Amino acid sequence: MSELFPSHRIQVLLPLPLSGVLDYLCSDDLIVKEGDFVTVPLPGRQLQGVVWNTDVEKSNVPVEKLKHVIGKSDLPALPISLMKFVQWVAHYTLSPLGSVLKMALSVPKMFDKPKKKTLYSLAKNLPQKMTASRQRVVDAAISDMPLSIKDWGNLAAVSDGVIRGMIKAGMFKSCQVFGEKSFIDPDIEMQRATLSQQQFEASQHIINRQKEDAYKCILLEGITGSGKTEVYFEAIAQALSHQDAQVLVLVPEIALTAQWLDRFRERFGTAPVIWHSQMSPAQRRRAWWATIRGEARVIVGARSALFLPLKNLKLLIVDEEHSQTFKQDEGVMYNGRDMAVVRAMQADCPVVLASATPSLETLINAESGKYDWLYLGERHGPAQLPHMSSVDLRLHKLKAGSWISEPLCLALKENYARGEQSLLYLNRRGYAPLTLCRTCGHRMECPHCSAWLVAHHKFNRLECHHCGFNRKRPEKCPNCDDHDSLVECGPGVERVAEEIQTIFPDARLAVMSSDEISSPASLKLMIDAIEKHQVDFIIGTQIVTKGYHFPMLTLVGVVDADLGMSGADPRAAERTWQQLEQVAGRAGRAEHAGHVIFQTYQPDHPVLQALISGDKDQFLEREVAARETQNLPPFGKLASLILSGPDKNKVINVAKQLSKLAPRHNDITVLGPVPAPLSYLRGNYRYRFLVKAKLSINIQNEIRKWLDKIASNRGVRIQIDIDPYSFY
DNA sequence: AGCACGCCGACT
DNA sequence: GTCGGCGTGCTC
Repeated sequence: MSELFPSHRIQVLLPLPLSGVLDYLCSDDLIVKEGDFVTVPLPGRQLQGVVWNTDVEKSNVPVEKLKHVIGKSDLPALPISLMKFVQWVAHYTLSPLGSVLKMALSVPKMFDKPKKKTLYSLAKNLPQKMTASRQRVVDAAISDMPLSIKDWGNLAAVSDGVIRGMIKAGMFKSCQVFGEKSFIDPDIEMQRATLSQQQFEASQHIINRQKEDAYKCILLEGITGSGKTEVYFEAIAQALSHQDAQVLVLVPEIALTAQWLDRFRERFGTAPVIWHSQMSPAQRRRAWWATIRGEARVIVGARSALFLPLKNLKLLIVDEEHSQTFKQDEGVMYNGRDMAVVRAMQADCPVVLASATPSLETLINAESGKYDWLYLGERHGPAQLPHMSSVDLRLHKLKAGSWISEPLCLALKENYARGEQSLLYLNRRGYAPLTLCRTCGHRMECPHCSAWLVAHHKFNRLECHHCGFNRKRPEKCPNCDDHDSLVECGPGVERVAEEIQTIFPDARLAVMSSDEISSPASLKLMIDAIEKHQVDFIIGTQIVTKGYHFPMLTLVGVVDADLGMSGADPRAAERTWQQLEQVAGRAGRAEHAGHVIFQTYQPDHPVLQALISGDKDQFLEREVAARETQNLPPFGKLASLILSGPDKNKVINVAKQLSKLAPRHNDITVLGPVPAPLSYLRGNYRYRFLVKAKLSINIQNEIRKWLDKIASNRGVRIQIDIDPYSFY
């Protein structure tokens, strides 16, 4: 068929880990433009790809090799803005272009026709016998709009059976519809918030920037409860007043945003479109189609929502911008917060970075004037911040098997006696981080990683938190077979909960960790119980730092404030500070300030000093200075290279080769190779290089040139992480 | 990502 | 002799 017409050459990008496009012949009668979805042949199969280039000037691929495009999909074309973004991310992260496209097309059944559905509307004449329930259905009908059986049932508050019976009796007429239910547009007038003067000014600032139709990054800083959300809700409302405008809100963990969604619904009368990786294929499909058709007006999602086919992005919000969760540490390694800034830049719209504890990078950019800086609440002077103090564990020694010091215990008792809620924070899941044999000293370790197995009493298992390996808790030592010789060392939240229950036998506890909270529903249940004061003690991991406000909570005990401050990670101090500041922010209510107690072996550590004195500026200045002298981001560029493979010698060999060929340049420093902090992970040995460079250096090009120099390295994977966050 | 090609061990 | 294991390499 296609041979009847002359053809021209086009380039198609496929969602495969290929570094570039593939050339195909396109019959001249098939009109394709950039962004169109086409079906192309690949040996043994057919695949859907995106037309990347229709105007091919030069190409190395001889015509004889080219195959014909099979057909064009009637899907709307991928927006050019998304193609630009995909290109940019691939280049920046040194990832294959096709891999990045794959992230944008990770929508199962994307190309399927929407399922056919049968909808029903009331028949004009209703001769059949009526019952009370049937009358309710007739009365409930608002318009002629056809509805599904389920919707009729909900509308009239009757069971499906009633509707089915009425259909059988001929009281409905049916029609077949393609496609899924569309999303309801947010109503920008639904319930305008009453803003304080400060909030009003902040929202006006964003609105004015929004009206400029140009890129600008705005830091919106404000402590928990200062009303950041209300401020950007008004900016969203303003953006939505433009026809077809779309707004994207990135949140760290969509599963934990039930409270946020409630507020959105109150403000705009409907739920936003939601996007995250745990959605069902049908839900994803519906959200993706609504986005590419422009029907989705406000989308709230995890970092992967950046790759949605937005047509007309007018405002981007990154909530809790400091969150580590925005960094993807697998596959295409990108930082959602940074890429959001790029996306906004490409879309010529403002991006708002909101946080109570902004990341150092963002603060530096705000201070230098690169970003606008909005502040809610009192930055200087005493606000109603909780009172903070530390317990020096060198003076107040912990009893064996106990993790609550005397002073903290006393404070908990007083608080409990007053009938107020307390929170114990420990960022460690499970019961104990280490199980060892008293007789032979054997440690229970993961067979696939260089890590200890964490004891979980809840599941009666030992679990590796890095690869998920788990086994039953053994009764005797697997090494020396001695019975009753295994001891559990160190605390996890389960163990702290056990201790609290021993101290307060009648108290009601809630353990908040990802082991206890598996779904938004179970989270909501727990939060409701806490808000209704059916809980006296909350024992929680990092999950409690995610922006909840518990109005009855007046005391926070940080079980181990030193956790996470060791190691060579240059971001450790900043991260610990953010975490502890966020936890501390849970304490107290409007009427009287709460109390926070840090248990620590190093009360003089700058992080704790900053928290207790409330002088965070001095601490941040120190951190900024440290970054500057070390040429770390944002003063310099940083990348990490992780070599991994099951054969340790092969990995070391490749590392040695790379070491010899490392770029030699005054403005580039290559550190390593050293065993990566997790030197054995999921059955792979890991070695790491760190590349530090001055800002003037194109670090991507240097790394590409470097890696091109080495011969094929079978059995060894090289992962490149630009701007690494986690050093594990 | 798939799929073919290819080179070694255990089978009717 | 062949069937099939999955390691390696290519896809316009």
